[in-house]
Amino acid sequence: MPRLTVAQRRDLLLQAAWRILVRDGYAAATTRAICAEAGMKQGVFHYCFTNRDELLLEIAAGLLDAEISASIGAVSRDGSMIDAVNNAFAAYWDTVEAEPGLHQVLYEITTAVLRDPRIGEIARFQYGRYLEGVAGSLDQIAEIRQIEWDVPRDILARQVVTVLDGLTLHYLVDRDSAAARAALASFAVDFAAHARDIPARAIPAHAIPAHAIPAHAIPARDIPARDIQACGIPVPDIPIRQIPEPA
Amino acid sequence: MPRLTVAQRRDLLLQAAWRILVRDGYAAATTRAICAEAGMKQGVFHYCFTNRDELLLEIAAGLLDAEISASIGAVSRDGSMIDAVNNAFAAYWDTVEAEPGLHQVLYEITTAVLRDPRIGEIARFQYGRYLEGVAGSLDQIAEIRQIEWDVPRDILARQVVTVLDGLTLHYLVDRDSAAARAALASFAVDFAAHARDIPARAIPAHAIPAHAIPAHAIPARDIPARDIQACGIPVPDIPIRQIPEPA
DNA sequence: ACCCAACTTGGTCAGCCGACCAAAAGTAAG
DNA sequence: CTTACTTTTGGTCGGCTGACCAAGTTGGGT
Repeated sequence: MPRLTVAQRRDLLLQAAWRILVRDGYAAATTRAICAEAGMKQGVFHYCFTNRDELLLEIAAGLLDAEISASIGAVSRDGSMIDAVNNAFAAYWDTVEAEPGLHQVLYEITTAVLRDPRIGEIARFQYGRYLEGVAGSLDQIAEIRQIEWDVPRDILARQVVTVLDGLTLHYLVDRDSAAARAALASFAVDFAAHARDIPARAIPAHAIPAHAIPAHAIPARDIPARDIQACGIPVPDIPIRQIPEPA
Repeated sequence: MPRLTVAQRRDLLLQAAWRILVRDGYAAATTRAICAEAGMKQGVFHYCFTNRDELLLEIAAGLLDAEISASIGAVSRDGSMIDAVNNAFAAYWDTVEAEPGLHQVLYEITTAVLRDPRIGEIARFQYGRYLEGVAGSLDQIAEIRQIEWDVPRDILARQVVTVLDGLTLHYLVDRDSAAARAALASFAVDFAAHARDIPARAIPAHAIPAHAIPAHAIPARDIPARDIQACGIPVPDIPIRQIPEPA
């Protein structure tokens, strides 16, 4: 009833839609439900948006960013690599447990969008950005902690996204927080193991003998010789040191 | 038109529904579409099923099993551990690339079912079975290859499920087969690193000094007892075997 | 031959959906 | 005040959905 501009109403409708999506899911976000949530008559809807799709598109393209970005938390300079990775993961995971509905609707939107060839691009685009964001975080971690990843960053980024996504999905189903956190912690150990210290004096790449380069060229089946030494990593130092030299 | 028993029609309808689900998705599986696919009149539907839900339930509870079970392939006794894990994963992955629609509808059904408190149990149940199956495979691998996992099997199983699920979801979005396989291969390396040879004479856990325990005590307060000893990572086996008997 | 139970058919029903629109109500400029 | 405009209202439209049912059809047992 109060007189508002189109822009204001669009905004209110978007917010209302977002609330419904998170609370009641993708299927519940009808034009009528959205208008009711925003306290408007249904007729208003097509005065502010030409399509229902137009609204959903704007949500998918816009709000998702704000909600999801910075999913990976800050990286500490000190402490063990495992803790650093673990804390970064935990920052994401806290958002999952704090707002499961939000993440649930992301999967719903994703699957819904995948069926629609017209807007399937959106899912691809969002996932691409997601991937880039994580890859950026990996670079950041590498710089802050002066390490290199022993797997190409894009592959590692995909692994991280995979883990966070898969774990979230599983959590939405069984809500087993303890199991999820345990698995996440174990993944953190695995990922931390991909960090290799950068030697103090950097050795120019061409100076490294070919046989020293871990052969983890990306490709499919011939599994990279992820150098098993480098992979060993968080080896508890004390016992190892106690091993007597072989005669 | 041909005269059939109720049981026969139920069967045909289930098959038709399954075809539609895989081909056109969850939302397309209306009673009319299913009957059309089965070449029947729509009125027949409620003569064979009381509900649309009854049919979907039967599908979710029944057919999924057949399609999904044995997702993890056989394990070879020979070759490297990495290859063994990789091959097991590849067996699953081939099904993903062969029938993306099938896996896509599984996510749709999962998310749809999660919104319905009445039948949300189904998703939980299916995921539980999934988890058990993978855990069983892990046991099988451990036995065949005479190794132990340095992470509790249930946690490791969750990690495997997480990886396969997350990777599948990502693949459904961007269809990047090469990237997916590369990530999968990298995961295979990670998982293989959790295998520890069973020493001829096992060293009892209590014999390991406490200070040898790495301090990455998995975060979240209530993390289950992922036995921290066991967690102590992929120490290259040779040196371990060389540990002299305690005096 | 009959009959009854099982099956089939075509149609109907209420409900929800997205979309649309004519007309009323308000508002600002001239 | 009048005009030109934006916004608001209430209602309608066609389409699709799950569900239902009364009347017809068929075929096996008696």
